[in-house]
Amino acid sequence: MTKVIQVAPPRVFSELKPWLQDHYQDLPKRLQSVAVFAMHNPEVIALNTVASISDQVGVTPSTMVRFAKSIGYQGFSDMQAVFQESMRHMPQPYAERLNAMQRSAGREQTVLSQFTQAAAESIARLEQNVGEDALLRASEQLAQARMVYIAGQGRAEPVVTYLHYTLVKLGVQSVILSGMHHSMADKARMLRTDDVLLAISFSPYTANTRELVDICLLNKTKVVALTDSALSPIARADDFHLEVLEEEISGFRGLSATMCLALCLAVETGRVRAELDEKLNT
Amino acid sequence: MTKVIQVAPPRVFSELKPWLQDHYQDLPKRLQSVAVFAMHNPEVIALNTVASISDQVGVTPSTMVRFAKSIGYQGFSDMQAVFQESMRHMPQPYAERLNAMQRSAGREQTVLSQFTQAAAESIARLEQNVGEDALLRASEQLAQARMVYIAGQGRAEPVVTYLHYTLVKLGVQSVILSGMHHSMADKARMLRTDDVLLAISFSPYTANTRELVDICLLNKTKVVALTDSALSPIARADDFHLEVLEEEISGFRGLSATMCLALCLAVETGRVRAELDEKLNT
DNA sequence: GTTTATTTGGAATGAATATTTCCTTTAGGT
DNA sequence: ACCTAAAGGAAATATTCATTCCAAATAAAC
Repeated sequence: MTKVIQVAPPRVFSELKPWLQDHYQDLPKRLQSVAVFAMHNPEVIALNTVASISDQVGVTPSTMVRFAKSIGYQGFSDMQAVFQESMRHMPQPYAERLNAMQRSAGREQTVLSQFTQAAAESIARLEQNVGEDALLRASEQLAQARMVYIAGQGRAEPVVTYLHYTLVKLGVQSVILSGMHHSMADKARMLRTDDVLLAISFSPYTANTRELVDICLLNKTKVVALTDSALSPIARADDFHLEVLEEEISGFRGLSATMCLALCLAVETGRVRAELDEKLNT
Repeated sequence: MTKVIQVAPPRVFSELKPWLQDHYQDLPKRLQSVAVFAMHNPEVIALNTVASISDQVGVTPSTMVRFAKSIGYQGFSDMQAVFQESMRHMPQPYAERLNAMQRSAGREQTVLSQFTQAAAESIARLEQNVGEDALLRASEQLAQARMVYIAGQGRAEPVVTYLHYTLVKLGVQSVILSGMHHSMADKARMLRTDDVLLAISFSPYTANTRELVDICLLNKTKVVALTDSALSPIARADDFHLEVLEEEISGFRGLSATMCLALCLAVETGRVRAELDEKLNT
């Protein structure tokens, strides 16, 4: 018989969380899978049936029941009730939200709510301002490249890292140019006409990145730019550029919308690249 | 036989609402009761059984089924699925936005809208799930540190870069540990008890970061963790950790919410640090 | 290497639940 | 007041679903 915890199980979701944290290590393998899934997708547990959930987790229905029992619940349904209860209160029925807003409206909003709001607005604007076609054209350029060189400094550097990471994972050859300790001239020599420079730069535009773009334009090397304004010095009429403007909160600009756009660009590039490879093989 | 509407019933909640408004007058008395109740308590419809709901409304179970069928659904369960779906995207303030998206995009969602939606949801969840106090406590730890060592690999690396960039700009001494080409033992030797390790790691958790955290816990060095689940091996009961979970779209997880949280953490740390410095000077 | 205890998957079971059917009630028209 | 048609309620039925049980697989102990 499976060991069953005798003490009363958590009746609210917020208590269940630390419980799993404590006992996670001692759980059997499959039960661990369930635990991770449950913490990541509580709403799926709340809404779906055992069969459908166990399918998504990749275990058998019995394992779901065992999981619930191992925590101390009478069965799966008993545990599900706790997840459901947590859902009822989660989306605070407006009243609470408005209260919070008003409370903070007069005085100061919490740091978190200020920045999340700014991020959400930036993302909303991103969706409106960036055309699907612009994204597609930029992706096509990158997909056709022999090699993608990525450049960017300062606040753009995390974006560079992320793009490189994602592109590589998608099978698109790319190198971080800003990481290399070469002179600008050396870097320029590396770039061939069938390569593409992916330049990321925000105001105040760093001289280095700007210079690289200029060199590429002279060499007739294609440039895809990710920047915060069409007026940016790295956005030229004849290249492919994407714009993303982050909302500013007391002098700080986030990167939420930028990261979102970066992911879109990478994924779309991967897709186009896969299409091209297929055509080549037939 | 009851009159049954032949056209396809609304598949999303936002379309169901106006439908009921239009047809409300033509509905039988009991069906009107159900309609009113359903619009006022959608989450009850989503979560409970026919018997329990009909009880709350004050009608018989059969009436619930009739109601669903009169709209055009196959049965109650079919209708319930629509109510459940509407709950998944609840994390409220952006619910309207999401609905609008569904309506305008209609059939085919663009890559961009898919990812912006995922990002917006992740950020909404972030705001609900992270407590202001947790953020403050983590910030205090970082602010009191002699030196902040930042570690993280893979998908976490952009976050590391960003945190380092922002903290330095805010006058908080910090170093990127993952960037150094030292052995784990050397890195461990660097950490003193008045330092703090800021560890960022997402599933699948990399062994390196995990190891570092373990060493720090042995050395009694404080650890602040930024991760995607309370079950993460780098989130221990005795340290200060922040959770952020990114919505997944066809296998890809973004970094929008994570970056937002990172900025909050950095800014808050800067603020606390400034307060501490002031006290020291008086 | 063999034995013992855990863990896991899959079919069988039984409870819970939605749905249908049939009958009663109500309301509108002549 | 009577007839007809729609609406509503209650119980029977059919389906879905959670749960249990047992055998196979796996890991642990000797």
